[in-house]
Amino acid sequence: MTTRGRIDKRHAILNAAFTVFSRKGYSQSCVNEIAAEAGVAKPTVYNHLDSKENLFRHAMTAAAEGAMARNLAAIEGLRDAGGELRGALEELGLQLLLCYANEQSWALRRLLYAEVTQFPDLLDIVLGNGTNRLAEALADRLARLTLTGRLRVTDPAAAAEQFLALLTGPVDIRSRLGTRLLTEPELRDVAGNAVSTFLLAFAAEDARATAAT
Amino acid sequence: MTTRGRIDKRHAILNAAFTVFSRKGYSQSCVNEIAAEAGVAKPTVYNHLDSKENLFRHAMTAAAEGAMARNLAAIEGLRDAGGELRGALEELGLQLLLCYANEQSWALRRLLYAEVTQFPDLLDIVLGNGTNRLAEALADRLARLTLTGRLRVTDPAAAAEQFLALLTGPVDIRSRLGTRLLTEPELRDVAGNAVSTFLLAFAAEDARATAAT
DNA sequence: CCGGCTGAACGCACCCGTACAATTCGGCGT
DNA sequence: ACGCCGAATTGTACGGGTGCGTTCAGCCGG
Repeated sequence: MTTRGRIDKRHAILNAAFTVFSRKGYSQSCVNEIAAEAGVAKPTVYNHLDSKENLFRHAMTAAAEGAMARNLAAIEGLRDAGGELRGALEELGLQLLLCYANEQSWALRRLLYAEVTQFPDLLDIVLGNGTNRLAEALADRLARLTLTGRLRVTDPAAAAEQFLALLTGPVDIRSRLGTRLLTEPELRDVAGNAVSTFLLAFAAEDARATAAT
Repeated sequence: MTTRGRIDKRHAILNAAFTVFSRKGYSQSCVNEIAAEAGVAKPTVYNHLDSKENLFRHAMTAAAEGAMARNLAAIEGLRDAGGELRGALEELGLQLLLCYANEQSWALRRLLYAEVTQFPDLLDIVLGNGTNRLAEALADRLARLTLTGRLRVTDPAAAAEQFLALLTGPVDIRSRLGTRLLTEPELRDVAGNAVSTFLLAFAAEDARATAAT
């Protein structure tokens, strides 16, 4: 597959499909519009991807893999936690929120929520096969920080779950489910609040005096 | 359940509309099926509600108002916080999650996420006009608990935001966006975890020894 | 007798997936 | 560097299906 004989129109088609799907939803989007957005004729779309359903699935997987890669990279950035723990966590939170509050990520989650009943397999693709890959990766890092005495968490998985919840929950509301894009200072504020309460709960010794403004 | 006045048919139509919409999504649902589900002829539907769009809006508002009322009642139950603060917060968390993880609430949020770009006004209706009414009501109660010396929160709004995030975030993941219904013990576990870290961060004095399992 | 309800059908529009002939583009031998 | 071949692409049109919103005659209860 992937006929290399010609320019990779498949990529253009998948990108166009995702943008159109994110504008109008799955069933409201028509293949004609996707073809137009990709600058391609409709039969070409069916030449590369068999059906609208497959088109949707592949467009979602492509977008999901990109978003997951960026998120994992942000978490991996915590590996070399420099001197200051709070600063490192705040930076991690900001990076995660920059991925999370992205226009494309909002569209991805909206489409996932909308079609999760019709396409249940999308869950494994978007969240990362099995349970949530982000939480697992973050749990690994929190466990390391606990072993080195920087944190005091008894259940790394639960702590990771809650760290992510403290980040995404407030953003969901403040951003009005993605209809209002947040500025970087707003994201930094949310990340700071999240790290503050996370450290109040899980810091090893404590610098509890330095709460948020 | 047969005709007992016109007002009953309107309720039946709205209920049927919400169940069908939650099964198939907005654009995949056809008015015929809604009419059949309500035990009503299609012209009757258009006699009560002008268009499919209006039908969707009214069905969503009805479901949203019901869910919001139950949530606010749960928060109001915190007004007379008995002797034990942790027990009261855990009970509140469980009640909120019983509302949140309900099948109907999942359907409501899925439809909201799916159609928020096409029907932006649904946001004010579902979240409660203006900003989040739940967070505001909970912030009021947290402020009271701070004044009476049971908690130590500097920003009640942010604390309420985070308490709700600690509840709903883990449930979103564990429930796989509502495709897997959680049992009450599971919800109790999530609520216990949320209250534990919340108290670790915001308890006035502290009973920090009693963390989760 | 009257107003709401019913069942069925209709016009209109939309869209998926495919067929077909004409056309363009990339690769290759020389 | 050049020109040809075959494959990929294009535009258009069609068949099948579906659904919205409406119309209309008949029905039932008060």
